[in-house]
Amino acid sequence: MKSPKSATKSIAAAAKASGAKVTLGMVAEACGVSPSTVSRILNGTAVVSQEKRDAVDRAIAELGFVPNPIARGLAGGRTLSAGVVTQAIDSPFYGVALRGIEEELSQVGYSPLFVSGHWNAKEEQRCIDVLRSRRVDGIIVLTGRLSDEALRKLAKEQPVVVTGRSIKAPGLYSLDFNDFEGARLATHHLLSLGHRQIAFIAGDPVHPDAQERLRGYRAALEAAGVRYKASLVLPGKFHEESGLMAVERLIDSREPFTAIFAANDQMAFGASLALYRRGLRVPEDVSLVGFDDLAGAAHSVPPLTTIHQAAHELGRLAAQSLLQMLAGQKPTAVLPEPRLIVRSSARPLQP
Amino acid sequence: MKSPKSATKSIAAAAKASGAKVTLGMVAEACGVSPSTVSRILNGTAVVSQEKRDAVDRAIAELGFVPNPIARGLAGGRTLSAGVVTQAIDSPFYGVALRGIEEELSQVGYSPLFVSGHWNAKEEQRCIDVLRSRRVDGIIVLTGRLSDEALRKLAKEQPVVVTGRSIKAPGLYSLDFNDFEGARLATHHLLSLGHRQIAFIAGDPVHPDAQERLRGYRAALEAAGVRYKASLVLPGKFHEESGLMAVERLIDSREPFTAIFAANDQMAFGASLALYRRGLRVPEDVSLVGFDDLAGAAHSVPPLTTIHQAAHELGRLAAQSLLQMLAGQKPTAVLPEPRLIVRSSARPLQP
DNA sequence: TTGTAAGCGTTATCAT
DNA sequence: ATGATAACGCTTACAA
Repeated sequence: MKSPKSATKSIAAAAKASGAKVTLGMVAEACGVSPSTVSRILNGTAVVSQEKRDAVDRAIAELGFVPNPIARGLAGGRTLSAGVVTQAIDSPFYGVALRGIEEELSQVGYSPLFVSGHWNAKEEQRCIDVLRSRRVDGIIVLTGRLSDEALRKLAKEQPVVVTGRSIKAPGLYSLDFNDFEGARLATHHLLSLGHRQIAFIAGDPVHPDAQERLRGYRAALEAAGVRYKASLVLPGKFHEESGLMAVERLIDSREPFTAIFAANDQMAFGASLALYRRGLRVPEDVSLVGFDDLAGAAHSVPPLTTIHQAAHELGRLAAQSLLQMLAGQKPTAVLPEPRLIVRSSARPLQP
Repeated sequence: MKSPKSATKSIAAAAKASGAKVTLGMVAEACGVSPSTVSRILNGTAVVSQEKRDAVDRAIAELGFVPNPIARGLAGGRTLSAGVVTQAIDSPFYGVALRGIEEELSQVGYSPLFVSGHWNAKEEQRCIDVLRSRRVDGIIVLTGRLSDEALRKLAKEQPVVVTGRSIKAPGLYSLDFNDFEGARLATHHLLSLGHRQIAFIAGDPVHPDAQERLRGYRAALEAAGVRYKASLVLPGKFHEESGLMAVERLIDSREPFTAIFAANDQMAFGASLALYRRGLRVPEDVSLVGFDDLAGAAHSVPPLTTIHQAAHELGRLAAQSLLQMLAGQKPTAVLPEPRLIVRSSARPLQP
């Protein structure tokens, strides 16, 4: 019982036996150095002699020491956690992005703190407050309703990455989708298949993406010399039920159509069901194109032709960008362009 | 500038102007009481005179003070956060449960900390370590692979709620699904519709739920006097693709069948697609029943008859139970029994 | 009922 | 290169 090693061992044994948490101080004591030294080794804050470094590393391993992020946070340093404002934790679209964020963050020891704003600026603000009070090192906002102004203000306190809009400010990085191009692509696909009477199920116009997608639809029509008809544009709310009702209204209106472009997959699913109920087959009677390429789109009946949005990539890039800002670098990531995924729900117009 | 109120106001103004965080100490100072008094009011730890209580409340409101959970946690008390071990943050089934947890927790000021174990005991253990290092007040484990033993050990440190199994231990509360009954219900439904050749797409047998659902299928068959045929049972992996492949194999095997019961909705969707590809219609040629009642089941084509699992309720109850344990009470919540949801994917066997 | 003071586990700022 | 020592913002004995 004379070597430092066995001393460490006995402390380890004691710690384990008592079930007590091992602290940085205990590690320091175990190898006869000051807490500061241990801290420096942990954080690489300063140069420490190889000798002590080894001793500390060993003690950490033997004691099973895990730094306490809570204390770290209090002491003014990092909390190693990033706040993520999403709209609903169970969103089929953003869920994939959350996974991407989690993957990227956990690789470097960061933990995401997810909070849901439910498409409501007030709730989002509350989310932000929760995150701030928890002292997150940075915040990712997935396409919220918060004003650009609020975001800019927030970015003065800590790094912020926001998706779904383009906005430049110090400490703020934005990752924008090209909704316009995606919608243009989808509409163009239907047009190239010979369709001319293409209904559009729009998203809630309070979402900028909904407006952009409508713009893309109109642009494609115009480019093809097809007249825009307001009666072919149905309001929707981005969920299945609204897609279903939109198609019911459309059919009831007796406005002729041969294809439908829904501003997202969920509404496309609803539209598909409405058509089925009315005895209309997809794609034999009506062609259908969605937007988002949700996980379920590939296995719906029929598999849905849609616009792929790189949600997983979005999450990864958002996290990477935040990490870069935290490291004092300037992020440069750009979202991949939307791609048309041709499956089986749209086909050439039969003469 | 003589009344206490205006003094408070000026401090508030200063705080806002400087953008500095308002601390409990500042609140105390602003109304001339000690920090402990403010703390006591905040936590209801002791009786405080109405007079001071009012003053402090006002100061809190005026200064916009928000307690710092980090410091709270360090100070030995609660962190007001609960760890949630899920399998994948974007799981269509558990996502709904996560939402339930979040709702319930946030109502009382708790924040969930979500970590994903990816159906892997080792990763789950790492998740647990992360949660412990973050000093969560309690942990919810959604149907993981962790051994009962590991859970019991964990429960000695802090309250634990686990779903998907039945296990009794101090500090541990379990919320179990009745998978057996659900599967029995589904199979019985098909049986009562006149089907006798009912294929079963099983889940991965390493999941206890998969085994239970197989048991339920067999029990229903037996009760109806229908002989169990191993060739009608196809292995699956709980995801769409495996359901699709199972049906392809089934059809190729030339084993006659008139109905399919899939051990979860995702496999049912895959099965549906396989049938579609082979020119078999649901429900005209083959009846199909799923399990889980995912969000998409109601809007699939045709809408899927399935067993409703109360995922959202599961989340809420798990959170409530944890909160009760945290409050020193004994939880009593029990999951609702599975229910058959009749939609359009199964119909009477045509003679 | 209220205040004082000692932590909680870490990092940061000085010295040395 | 290393070690005291003071924060960080709050809770909680212990006093009064």
